[in-house]
Amino acid sequence: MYNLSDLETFIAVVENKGVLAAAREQRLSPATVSHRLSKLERELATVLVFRDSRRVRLSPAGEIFYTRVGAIIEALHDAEHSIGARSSSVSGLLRVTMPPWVFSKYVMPKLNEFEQAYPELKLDFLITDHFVNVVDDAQDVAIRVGKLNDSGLLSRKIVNNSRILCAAPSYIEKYGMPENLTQLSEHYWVCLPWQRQLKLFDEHKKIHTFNAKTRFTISNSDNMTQAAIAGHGIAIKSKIAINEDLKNGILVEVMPGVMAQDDAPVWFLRPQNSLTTRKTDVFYDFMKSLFLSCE
Amino acid sequence: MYNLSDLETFIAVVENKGVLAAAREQRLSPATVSHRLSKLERELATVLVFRDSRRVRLSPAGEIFYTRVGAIIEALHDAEHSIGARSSSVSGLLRVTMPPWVFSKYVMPKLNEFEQAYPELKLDFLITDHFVNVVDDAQDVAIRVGKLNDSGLLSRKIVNNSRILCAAPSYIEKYGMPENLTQLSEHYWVCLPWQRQLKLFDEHKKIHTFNAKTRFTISNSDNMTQAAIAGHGIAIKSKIAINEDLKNGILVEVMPGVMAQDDAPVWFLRPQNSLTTRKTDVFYDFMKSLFLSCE
DNA sequence: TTTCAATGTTTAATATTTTCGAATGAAGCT
DNA sequence: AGCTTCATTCGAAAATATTAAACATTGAAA
Repeated sequence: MYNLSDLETFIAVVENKGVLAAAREQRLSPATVSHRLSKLERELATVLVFRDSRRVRLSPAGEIFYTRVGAIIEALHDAEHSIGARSSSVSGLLRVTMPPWVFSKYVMPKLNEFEQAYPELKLDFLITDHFVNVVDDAQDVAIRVGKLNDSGLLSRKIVNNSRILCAAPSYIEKYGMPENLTQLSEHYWVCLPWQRQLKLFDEHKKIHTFNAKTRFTISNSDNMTQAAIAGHGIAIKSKIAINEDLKNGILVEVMPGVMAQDDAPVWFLRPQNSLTTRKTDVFYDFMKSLFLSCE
Repeated sequence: MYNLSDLETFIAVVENKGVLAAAREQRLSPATVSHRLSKLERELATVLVFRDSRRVRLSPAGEIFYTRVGAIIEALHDAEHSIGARSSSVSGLLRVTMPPWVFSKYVMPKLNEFEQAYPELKLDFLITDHFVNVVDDAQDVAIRVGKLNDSGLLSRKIVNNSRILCAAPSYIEKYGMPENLTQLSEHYWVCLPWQRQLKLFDEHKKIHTFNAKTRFTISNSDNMTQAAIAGHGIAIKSKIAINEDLKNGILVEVMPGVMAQDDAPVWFLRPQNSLTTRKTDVFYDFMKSLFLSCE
């Protein structure tokens, strides 16, 4: 039967695109690599790599096997780590999706530190505000803000957060600071497309629903903040997305406490049935650390 | 570095609760098994099994490692199979959830054949009509009927199907066969709890919503069919769940074509990121074969 | 066309690992 | 204490892995 080392050698051959290069990487003689590879193929009774003396390329079966075995070896390292064995480094690819403001305001500034701590871990960011259908396609982690819909994912709360209304001082100066719902409903809004229906408390804490009056909607939360700062209207924002802008006076809060559904924690989501948890755990710790100051 | 065979021996020791028994199962000498085990522990620098001369028991680390490695070995066999290598049998555990009527009417009668074809595959059935939160907890496969909510699962359609209204002849005799919506709304219904709101076409194909008049609801589709057969009222049923009862005259269809949302195909769902697909593939083929005659 | 350089494979000797029977030890049962 | 049942250790033998060196193939340069 073939060995783990045979599998690892196969991976190395694929990733280094050659027997010689793989041998160098693994500190083995080319003969060994060649031997291991042919043993693997013999025992699987399947050709994994076509090789002529000049090039090496994967067979269709090899393609599939490479993907699978890569994940398996990774899962094994992960299992080793989970029992405290080996000081194996975190490596591989982690696919993460999150809203733009989380990325630009919290992740980006500290990304260097993360890269230095885990140099062998590659990150694929899918940055979008769209809430549905994001994790479907093989994402490892999703950062979500607000109420979770029940999605069969494991969720961990990263930080509490609430949504507030805000606007630029210049806008307020021009249109006045609203004092009640009637006035508020006359104002212009800067919204994400799916935020147009608003649920707000009146002075008796009764919930009113109305549609926001908009000149435009923007489907990216960062750009929408820019629009609010530029004075285009009142915006619904996560508190921790604009706390600095509030402090600097670039934005001011409008009618505090008026939002009916203002609870919008930041969540960390991942599929439950993954064989590898180390990468996601490490990334969770990183995300958690970014929001520590927001508690 | 340790080997695949070391891992497999470890698994065998755990599952046979002893070195000697494991050696017998693997057709090795006890000395070899002992060697392999200690090599594995040495290289992981972790104690996996506490052993005195009488018994063997897993350490906490061993417990974790056992679970992980089991899944990994299985994933590896699966990978081998996926490239057409080896004639490795399908083994392990498959957790399936499905509605009662699918199980009792379609799966049960053919279960023997499946067991004979894949004697090493254990099945865990979670039989329930409840639609939400079922796949959350480590289910491998879910059989669902009706519209799918977007859940991040891979879906394959097993068979087309529609929902119809039906009742027992004895019930119709007593209360009359309804001819229009007004009459229908006066009838008694036998429902699942979440079916009480009905959307029905009137004679102009306009959709009307009303709440079913019920004497009771039952949260199990099989028992609810029994209630309908016993003459307790009109029921909404999947056509393929009661086709035989219709043929035998135990149930009769009521106002064909009146249901507004009658499309209710049977779906096969599974998580996308599983490392093992062979088990689920095999089970999909089985499920598909059960409904062939319904096409 | 010939030659060279780069790459992969084979061969056969060498080194390492694995295996097993037998001996040893440890613990429960009578 | 004596017997039985397991697991481990030992040492020799068997199996497997590794390597250098020779060989083969091919693309490109001369």
